[in-house]
Amino acid sequence: MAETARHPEPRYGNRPTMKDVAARAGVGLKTVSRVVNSEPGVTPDTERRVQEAIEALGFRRNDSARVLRKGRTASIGLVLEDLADPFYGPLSRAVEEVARAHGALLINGSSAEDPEREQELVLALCARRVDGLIVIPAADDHRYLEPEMRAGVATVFVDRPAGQIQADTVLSDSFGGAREGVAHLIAHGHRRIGFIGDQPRIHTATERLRGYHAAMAEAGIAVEDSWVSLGSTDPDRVRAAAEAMLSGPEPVTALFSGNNRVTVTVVRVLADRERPVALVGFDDIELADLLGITVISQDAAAAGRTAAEHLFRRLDGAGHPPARVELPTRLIARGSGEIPPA
Amino acid sequence: MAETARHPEPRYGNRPTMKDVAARAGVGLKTVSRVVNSEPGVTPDTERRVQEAIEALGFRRNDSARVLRKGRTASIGLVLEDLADPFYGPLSRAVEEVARAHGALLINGSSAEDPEREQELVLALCARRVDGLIVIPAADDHRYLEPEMRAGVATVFVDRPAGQIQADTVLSDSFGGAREGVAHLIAHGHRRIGFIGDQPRIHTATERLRGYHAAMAEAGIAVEDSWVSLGSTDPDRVRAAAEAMLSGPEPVTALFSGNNRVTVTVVRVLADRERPVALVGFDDIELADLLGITVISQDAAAAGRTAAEHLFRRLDGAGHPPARVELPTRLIARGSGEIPPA
DNA sequence: TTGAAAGCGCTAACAT
DNA sequence: ATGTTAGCGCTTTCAA
Repeated sequence: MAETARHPEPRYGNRPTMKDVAARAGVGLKTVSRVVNSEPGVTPDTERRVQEAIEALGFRRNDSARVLRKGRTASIGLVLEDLADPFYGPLSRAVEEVARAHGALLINGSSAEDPEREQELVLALCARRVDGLIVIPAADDHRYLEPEMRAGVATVFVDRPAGQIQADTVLSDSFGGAREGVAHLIAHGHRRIGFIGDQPRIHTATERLRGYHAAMAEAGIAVEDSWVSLGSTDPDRVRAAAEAMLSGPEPVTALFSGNNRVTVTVVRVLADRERPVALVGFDDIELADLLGITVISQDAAAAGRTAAEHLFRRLDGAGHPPARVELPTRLIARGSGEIPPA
Repeated sequence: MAETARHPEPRYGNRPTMKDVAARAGVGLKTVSRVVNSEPGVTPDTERRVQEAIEALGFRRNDSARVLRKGRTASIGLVLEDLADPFYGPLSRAVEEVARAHGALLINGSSAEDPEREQELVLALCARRVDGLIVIPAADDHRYLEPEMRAGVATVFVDRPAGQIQADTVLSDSFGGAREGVAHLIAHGHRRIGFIGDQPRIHTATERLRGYHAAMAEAGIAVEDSWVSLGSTDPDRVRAAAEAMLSGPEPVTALFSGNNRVTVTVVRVLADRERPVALVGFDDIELADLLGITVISQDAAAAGRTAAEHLFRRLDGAGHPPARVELPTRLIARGSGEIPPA
């Protein structure tokens, strides 16, 4: 039992290795490797014998060992905020499709919008030697990624830019989209327009706020402090913000909501009220058509696809300088944004 | 250049190894290993020197090599149908949280409801030696998994049962939920009730249909063939099915929809019609509260959490026999299910 | 066409 | 407290 003493816990539940297959088929180790990898130079008869041994033993190649020799894992990592968010599901799915087309697997992780957790996750993925990384950043300093990128981990940032480093980036036109949405409300006669957005440390939140200010400025409207609220997307926070703007002697007559989670809460608040209030939301939402919600739509799947394509282009080849892609948004008028001021 | 000739393509972009760190710090390899893994038996001074070398070199432990020795990858695989489906996002997220609590990463893959693709994905995950597997099956024969499970890959099936093998399974009470939903419609006076569900090869689809038939039988209602339609969840197909049931001399007065995707299309069809038709849908939907859609709700996050907990329990320990868990559903009345017959 | 030997980067076992 | 050696399962190289 010397063997057993050295390996008290059998690895992988004692899986057969190529060596075992070789012994059983009565061939050399390398011949098994050739068969498993469909390399040429094996007679049909030998191949058959090896195949039989593989099936009899239930052999499956250990990719960990393979990776160790080959250097590429054929896997990429995707770090986003929350897979349960309806915006990220389609994005992740699009990344997966591109990865699949390139023969790669996708390792997913959620940062929960926590910079530390993002870093922890990213570094764990690097330790697994993912070939590339797609990151929807929660952090605003990504210098921790520099050694990894130098070591060859292709990295693309999506939805928000990288902090303190140069890297490929795929963004939506948050500024332009918000400006268009707010201008739409202004065009329908509103002047007292509220903005409820995500936390100010999130790039898209401030960009959208900037778009709001731009549209207001272009219309010559002075924005009052009480019309703007940035913070967590927690329903209670959003509800309180909306109700504050809708109360008092001079309530807002329209709201612009900064993302899908804010929008759903705002819609619920407005549903409870009698006085009609106009609303345009950033991000489309399922069934928004039936509820008549006017939105600035961004294509999450396109963002994911674009990012993944950039990633594989970089993996496959040349070292062009970091590119920055900005995807357009689209205003979809469905009624809520066309309500006139009370 | 002999070295270069042997390694024409530098692995991992030439990352430093423990050996490099050891050389730079002037210590032995094992000492570096000790520091990296926070093992005891290193003087503070030595540790500092090693840490410095690690940072100077940008060293990151190669987990592929580690896995090869240790036998566990600290990763699990999740194979589902489509990450972009709002039902699976929360499920995946819940699995990830449990995995994270156990220090494991999650590798995600979508089968696109294709049995071959499911198998391909599952076996690729096994080749990477994931410690465990959570599968929402598209296939109905999982004997291909037997060698893997024997070799120690813990496997849990969710949402639908495994085919032809014994395995841990976490299901929702599709039969009971559908029966309750249909009984609810009957209690509100309906007798001509249509059922539109997913493809009949999907277990949940037939279970829900069975629930429909049970409720109808219990009420002594003879079901007409034209009231039942199973098939793809493609909007065109669902729309056609719904419109057929709502037309003719004796249209149905109520519909039961078999899952979230069917429901959204049915809701759109009903929105275009004048005559009110009652509706109960299986699965909850975002904003269903505002649209007043009565649903049979199942907790996707709970399903994911339960499955992952089973998985890790099995990984951590004893070999109890395969368990089958059935999670309850909950009827949420919001209006659409309480509309009386026309 | 086939196989033996070396070694990928790490950890376990065993010195010192 | 620290280092040396063997070997995880595979691919690469080179020889037969």
